[in-house]
Amino acid sequence: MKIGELARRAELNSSAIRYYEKIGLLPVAQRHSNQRRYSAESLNRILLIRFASEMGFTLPEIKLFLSGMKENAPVGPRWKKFAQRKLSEVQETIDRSRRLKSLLEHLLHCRCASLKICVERLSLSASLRVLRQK
Amino acid sequence: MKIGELARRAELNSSAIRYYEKIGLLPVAQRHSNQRRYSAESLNRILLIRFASEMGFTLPEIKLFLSGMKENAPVGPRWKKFAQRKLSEVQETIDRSRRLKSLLEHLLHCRCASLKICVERLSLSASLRVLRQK
DNA sequence: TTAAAACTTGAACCTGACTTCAAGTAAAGC
DNA sequence: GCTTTACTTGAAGTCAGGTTCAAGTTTTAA
Repeated sequence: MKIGELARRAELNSSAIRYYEKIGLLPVAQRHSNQRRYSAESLNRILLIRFASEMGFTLPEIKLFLSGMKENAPVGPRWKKFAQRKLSEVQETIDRSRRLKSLLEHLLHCRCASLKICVERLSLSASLRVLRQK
Repeated sequence: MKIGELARRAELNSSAIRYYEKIGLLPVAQRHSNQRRYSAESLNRILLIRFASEMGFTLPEIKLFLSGMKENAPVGPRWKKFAQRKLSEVQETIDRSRRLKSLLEHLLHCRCASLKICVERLSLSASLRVLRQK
């Protein structure tokens, strides 16, 4: 298939596919009359990229991830380390989001006379303490 | 205090403070010989901004938030709506992160012969289904 | 008093992940 | 054969949230 169809099927822009090729995230595609042709394999790869990227991986990270996947060997230590690091990042995101959630819920449901008073009562120092629990 | 001290105390760069003033997130500071002077009040405001921004609010959002805080009235409906929207965004982040976490944990602990086989077994369609549960 | 440190400004630059543009080539439909 | 649509390229533009630079002014310390 040509780039347009691939783009439609992967639900992203052709320009993004060309960009991925340029930065080496996708292999340089075969050409027919200088137009890129793709296989179902390519679609899978792009879907995986899209998935990872929507999950918050950066493109260099995904490149690393994919490079760890080429081998027919068991999951390597390099990849494991990467996944571990990402895992703790994700955990941090979850924790911070939870703290923000309760803060917002409090601000929404408290009975302070004004938002300003409420925020002052919560006190910045407390908020910042929350913030620092990274 | 001058901008440098404020910056040190708020733990951000002076240039950021000037930037905040420029985009109207901070009021234009009083000058002595053309140098900005700040009060403890300013420090509080900046700490609040920093807190909100590290919590994932955009600067325009924070501007809105702060504008909702000026009044000595109870929390307005505009602000409530904003907080509600932010709350559901935060919930979404938590959910997505949790799904990513279990996916990563699986990839780390499964007994597949290779990462490639494992990912194929999980199957992209399943991953994408997970992804779409927005 | 003089040198260094801190401040001022506007303009340009940075990162990440693309998109848009201009100008040209290829393919598809009638 | 002609027109529209899809593709090609490199270069430049976009967004947020600042940072860095250059060139000048003020403040502070020795």
